[in-house]
Amino acid sequence: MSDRVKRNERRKAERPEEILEAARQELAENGIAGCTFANIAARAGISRTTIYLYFKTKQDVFEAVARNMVEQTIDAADAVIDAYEGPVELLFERIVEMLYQRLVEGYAAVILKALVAEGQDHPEIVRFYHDEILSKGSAVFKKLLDLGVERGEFAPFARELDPRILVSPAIFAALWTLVFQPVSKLDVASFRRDHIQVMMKGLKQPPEN
Amino acid sequence: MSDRVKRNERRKAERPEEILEAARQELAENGIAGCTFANIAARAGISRTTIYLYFKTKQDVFEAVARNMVEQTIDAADAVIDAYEGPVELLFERIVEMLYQRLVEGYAAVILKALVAEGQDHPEIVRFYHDEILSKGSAVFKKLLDLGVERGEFAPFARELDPRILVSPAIFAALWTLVFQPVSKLDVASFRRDHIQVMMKGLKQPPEN
DNA sequence: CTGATTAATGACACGTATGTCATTTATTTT
DNA sequence: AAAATAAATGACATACGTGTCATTAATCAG
Repeated sequence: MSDRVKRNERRKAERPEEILEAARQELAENGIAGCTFANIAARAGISRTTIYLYFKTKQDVFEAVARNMVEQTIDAADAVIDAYEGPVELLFERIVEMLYQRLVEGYAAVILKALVAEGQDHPEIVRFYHDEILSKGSAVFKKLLDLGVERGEFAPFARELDPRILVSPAIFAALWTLVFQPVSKLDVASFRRDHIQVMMKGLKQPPEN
Repeated sequence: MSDRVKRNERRKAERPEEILEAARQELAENGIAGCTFANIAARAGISRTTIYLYFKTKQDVFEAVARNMVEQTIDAADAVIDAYEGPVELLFERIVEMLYQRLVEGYAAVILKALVAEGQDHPEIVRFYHDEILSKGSAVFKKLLDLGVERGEFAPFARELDPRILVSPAIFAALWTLVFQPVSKLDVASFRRDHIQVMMKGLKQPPEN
């Protein structure tokens, strides 16, 4: 055991990140109930009270985890949108696939779960999520719809559509996986194909004749 | 105060139902965290320990609440399906509207929330819900899809479609309302119209020419 | 090498929830 | 009306989670 970590080691700079990473893992594996300071500390290899040196309260930790995890996703989506130049249909497909990757296969759904479960007790986090994340997400899909209509790929009514309709199945898939994974697995790839197929058929401009 | 309830009154027969009703209200108003035996008892007007005379554990109460709330919904849906004889499109519309009523405007979503939040800790409830409720719900929509294809109203690919796609937006709306109600209200009626419109357009057999 | 700084810790105080059990008391039986 | 039954209760034991604070000990400055 020559490479064991020194006990009581001082690492002021690295600690916050380590704590957040531990919190995220704990959240993913043991859920919100298991996400206690004691568990986080144990996972991070520090003592429970050390966390208080870097975060005032448990809510601070949650908020930091949420912020951290989400900013990556938004940035990634924006990058794809801005770079893309092909037909809107394919862009839609790519964005939806990204959504599934992050949400269903990655662990972003954990935040979703936390919001549903404990949102009532943390109105500030709920507001943060709504204003910073979801509004931007909706805007992305709204832009997608407008673009599709402008180019004649989508039927005109798509302009008036609530863009959240488009992402609903992905949210559903993420939650289903979280909750019913042990009972019955969801074939994500197949589900995603169905999702895209129905939505695209529902949006497309019917061929003229 | 001549109509005040007698203290320590004995009502063996009525107690379980009263307890469940109190638990459901507490769940709806204060969330899972607030749904403690103390709160349930206070709301039901009995002492906390009385609950233990009728339910062994907290999980028993949860399961009973879930069972109770769901059986009504399934029965109602089945009744509508069996009675209906018109075009599938309208039947689909009616069923979706029922779903929104129960899930978004009623308090059935509370169970959804509980599943997402605490499912990890209650695998029996998760299994019960999957087997008894969701599978039946899926079957209903599957039947709807098959019927639509048989009658030529829906395109053939609808047979292969995962029926859960169709209900996803309703689930989304229910959760959105639960979580983001205070921050930004969802116009349920409008959202539901969009839901139905896109899905129907996505399913319909394109007119022949 | 010695003392100062402060990251890290363990002990403590507090609050809250669950579940058990002896006791109280409303209701029923005789 | 008195005794028996059992519904309802309050006190108790236990467990766990948060947050504070004095103490310990790793690191740095002189």
